[in-house]
Amino acid sequence: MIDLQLLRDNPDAVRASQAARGDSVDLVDSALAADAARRNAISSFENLRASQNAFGKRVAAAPKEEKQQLVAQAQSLAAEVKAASQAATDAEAEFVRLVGSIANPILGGVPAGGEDDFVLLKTVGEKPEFDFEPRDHLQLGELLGAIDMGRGAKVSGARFSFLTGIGARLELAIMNMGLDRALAGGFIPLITPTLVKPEIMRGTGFLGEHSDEVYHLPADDLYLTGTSEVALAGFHADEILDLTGGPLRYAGWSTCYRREAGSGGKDTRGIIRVHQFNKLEMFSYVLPENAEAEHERLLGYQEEMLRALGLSYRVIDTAAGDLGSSAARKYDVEAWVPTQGAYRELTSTSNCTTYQARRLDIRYRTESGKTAPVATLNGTLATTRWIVAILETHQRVDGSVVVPDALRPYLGGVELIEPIG
RNA sequence: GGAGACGUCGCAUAGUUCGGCCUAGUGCACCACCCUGCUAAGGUGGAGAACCCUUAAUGGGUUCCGUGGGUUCAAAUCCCACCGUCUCCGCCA
Repeated sequence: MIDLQLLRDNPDAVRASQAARGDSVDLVDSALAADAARRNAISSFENLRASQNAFGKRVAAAPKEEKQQLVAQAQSLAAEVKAASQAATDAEAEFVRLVGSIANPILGGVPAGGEDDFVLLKTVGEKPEFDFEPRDHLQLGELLGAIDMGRGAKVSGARFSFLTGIGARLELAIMNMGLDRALAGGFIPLITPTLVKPEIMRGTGFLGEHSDEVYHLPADDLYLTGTSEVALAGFHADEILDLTGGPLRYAGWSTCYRREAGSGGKDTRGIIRVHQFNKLEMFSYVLPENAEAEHERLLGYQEEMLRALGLSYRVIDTAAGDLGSSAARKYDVEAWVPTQGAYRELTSTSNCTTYQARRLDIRYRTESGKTAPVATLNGTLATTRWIVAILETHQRVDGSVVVPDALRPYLGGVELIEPIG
């Protein structure tokens, strides 16, 4: 939910953001009209209600013989109140529907346009050079006994995998390395529920246009989360937070489920894009004025992870049209994947400013004692997909893979992963 | 899954019998001030959330007693459904 004050005082800013995203600009005017209609409806209802309340007191205080007559009068008033109340409820619902579909206004500097219109912020590390034909991550995974797609498909269908042996250990190692770094950064670890209620899913913005990306369990009306961001944001829903001691930072560890409904035949090979994977997610609740600094901080943790793992990567400032509706800015860190000759997203960090918090009703107390929405930010710290970049980047001619120094402690000291007999 | 008890503005509670004196009382904690020569005790006052109108500050109104419906002129209070907590029983990886 956007800031109503901004919508009323500076609708042009919202219009500009909508345009940059390629979203409807007219929506802004519909929302403004609905806001006016809603306020009118509320006022008439409240005035009627006030008279009804006053009248009710007269009825209560009246002597018995007059009561009959007063009650008769009150009945017509009650009918009016009921109608006005319904009108106000309807107007409110329409307003919420319209305002709720306006995306978070983008921050200054976010490029307009779609997926290809990102701004490249930096490129770090040397792309690996091979004097042999490099194998892709699935070839390596099979050679090393790390990935079994065939059995994944047998048990669960396409885009499911088994991580086997060293593959399973590799995933846990990456996740644990991320967790240790998160702990060092003051993040509180959380193992989160992966089934959540509709209102939490909606509050985090995942039931909007991309709701077909989400698994739903109709028997229980619960949703499988595609990221622990959902549970992490819902964690403090409807609360007034005390941020005087600094931001609240959490690291959520969870399995993530995605239908990949829109991704057709893309990335069908290997574990780049699968229905189920694990992820360690950072999540921060901060004062609005600290949101942009926190965003840089989250990006910093992500870059440190990739650097420690010896990966070559670039950082992009995602274009407006490629942002989720809750995000006002998003940085992706993309690792170089040699066999694809391309950078592929390993992490993503979004600054949701106060948008998500407003919808989830997460507030703090200002110095004047009023409540105001906090800002929320999220960012990936580790996922299953990292295995792809690690295997491909550190492979050798015989199919073995050198384990980056930083990861060795998490693999019981293993320095080299070798093909199995 | 079955039976029962419970859910009140930070915490703890009163109020639900029998709908209207509830504009939801009280205690603790909290804030300001006063008093007392010390961090104790006491006194006075303040103080919940959301929304609407109004203003320079302000002031006024409406809603909120787990959630959503219903009955009624009027609901914390009566009815229904749902959610949650606890106790017991059953079932189960």
